[in-house]
Amino acid sequence: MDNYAMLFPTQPSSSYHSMLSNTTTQLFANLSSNMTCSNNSNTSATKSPNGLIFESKELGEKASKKKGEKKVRRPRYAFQTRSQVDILDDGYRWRKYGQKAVKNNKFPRSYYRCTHQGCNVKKQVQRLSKDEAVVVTTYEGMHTHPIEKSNDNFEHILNQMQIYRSC
DNA sequence: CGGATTTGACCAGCGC
DNA sequence: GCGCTGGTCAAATCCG
Repeated sequence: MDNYAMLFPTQPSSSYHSMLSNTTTQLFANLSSNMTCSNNSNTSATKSPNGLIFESKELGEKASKKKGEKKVRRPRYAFQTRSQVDILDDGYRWRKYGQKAVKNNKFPRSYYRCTHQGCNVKKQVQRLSKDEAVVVTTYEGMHTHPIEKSNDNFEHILNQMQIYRSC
């Protein structure tokens, strides 16, 4: 884990879920390509007046790296969205490979991997026990292949979500 | 029948 | 070193 960004949407709209149902990952992929920031600060969190939180955390690189190429820093981007369902069909195909209960949340965290060969993008979905309407989706890596689904309403999501960047 | 999910085991990092 | 915790594996199972 190197650094990740937590992005909070603004007020959820009534049509928010339906729009999220198709094109969220495209948004994430786009963000990942845009947010190529690599500040080396340990932890920086900013709270905007309307309650949105952006957090960027640098957890440091593993000291013991094999042959020095395996532990490349892979940026992670975490989104916190309001959704009724954990699985947001975002246009990519994800294969679930694990589920684990984390300590502070009573809801388990699910681990997904992109099914496209050679595309090692991972994501984890976690629901907050404090506010079970909030789902945190953490993306790791970037897709090396085009999206599978059409995503014509991708712009709407961008308008719905407030995106905060650290640099 | 093929691909996705489930689920316990396994493992690695970290703090004590 | 040991145990806790989070991340991954993989065999069994499910489902279209």
